[in-house]
Amino acid sequence: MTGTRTRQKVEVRREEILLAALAEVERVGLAAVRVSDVATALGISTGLVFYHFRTKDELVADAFTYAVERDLTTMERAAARRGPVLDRIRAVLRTYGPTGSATGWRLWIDGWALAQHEPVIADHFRTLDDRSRGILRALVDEGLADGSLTCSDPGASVRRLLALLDGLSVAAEVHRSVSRKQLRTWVDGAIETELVGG
Amino acid sequence: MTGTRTRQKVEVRREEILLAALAEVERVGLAAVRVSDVATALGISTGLVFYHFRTKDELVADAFTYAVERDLTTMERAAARRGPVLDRIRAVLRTYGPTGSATGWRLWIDGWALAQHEPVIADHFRTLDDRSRGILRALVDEGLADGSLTCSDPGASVRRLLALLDGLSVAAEVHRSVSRKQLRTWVDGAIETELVGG
DNA sequence: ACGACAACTGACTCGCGGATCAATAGGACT
DNA sequence: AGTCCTATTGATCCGCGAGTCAGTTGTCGT
Repeated sequence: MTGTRTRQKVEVRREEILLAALAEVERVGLAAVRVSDVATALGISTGLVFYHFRTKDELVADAFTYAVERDLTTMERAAARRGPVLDRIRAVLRTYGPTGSATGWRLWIDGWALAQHEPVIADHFRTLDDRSRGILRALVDEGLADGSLTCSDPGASVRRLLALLDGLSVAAEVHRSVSRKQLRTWVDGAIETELVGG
Repeated sequence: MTGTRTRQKVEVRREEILLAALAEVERVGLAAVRVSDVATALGISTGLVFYHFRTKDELVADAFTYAVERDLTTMERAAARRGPVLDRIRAVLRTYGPTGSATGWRLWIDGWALAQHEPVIADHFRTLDDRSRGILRALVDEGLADGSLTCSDPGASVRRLLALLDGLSVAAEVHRSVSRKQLRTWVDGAIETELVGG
């Protein structure tokens, strides 16, 4: 985890810092991250962080952009795999949330809170929401075309599936009333009733 | 909104402050609330706030307890009304979230984030989750008994319904991809498929 | 009408963490 | 083997907001 002591060129350092910032947010939460934490996690000075990012808020915002983009590409890759649409839909929903990692939802949940008061962050979430809906929607349409799926209102189904996943993730992460395993079972079940049954 | 200038006895002031704190959290968000904000909102000194609450964290925690309890009683009242179970289930889910008010979800979403790092808050959410599930569960059991509902796994159905509601609320509040009206329609639809269909 | 206590004030302390900046060290290119 | 730019330091500034406290004022019982 301790970063390279050597001098790095801008592009590289920037990404290092972004990743460290994300890791730190996961660890202590958005509200509690300090610039000095990020710096010491990499073994660098706080000054250097401000050399790369004008302000702490900018760092956080950029870190979100980074996480959103990373997750979207993960989803897109899952969607582009070979195989029956239904399997790919399941795969996409399984990667949803930061890299599908168990702890990754911490970031999203913290982010929702922040988004309510920081329009910049809210925009990132809208992007994430729009594009992930787009990815799923394309898959559903494909399934409708090849006759493997049935669905009267694809747009609504996609929204409901994503919402269920969000809600179950909160139950798993915050309330701890649902296990990750149960979550998957239920999401798969919902996919079935939304896109296969009627 | 400006509070009574006069002297109040402990019990009264305490509640005033709690309410003001909740209002302030709604307005600016959990991360940004300042004790002085709460004080000035009531037209009192910051010192007085600390006279009633040892620390800011304690104030916030107590405010959460208050909000949770308030919402649970609202739900319980909705559950206790006369009429067919199905209607009462709909009513309960409609009051869910702070007093069912449109803006109330801000508090819960902020709270989820906080709960991830403050065990005290996490406990409150577990209480909220457990008890609201209990309320719904009792209604479902009643419906099963009188034959008006059909459901193979009531516990699971209740959890899924609550999760869907949480997720849709995030979509409405954060992503703004779902209207309140649509949210209700979809929740009602889910009630139908979970508890009536099969 | 006077204690006496409980509610309340407001000015103060203090530490924390974001931001700054002059000075320094690496390394690429000539 | 020096020049010049760029990444990096670390000491320092500064404001903000939590928490304190000595003193003030309302109110209730007697």
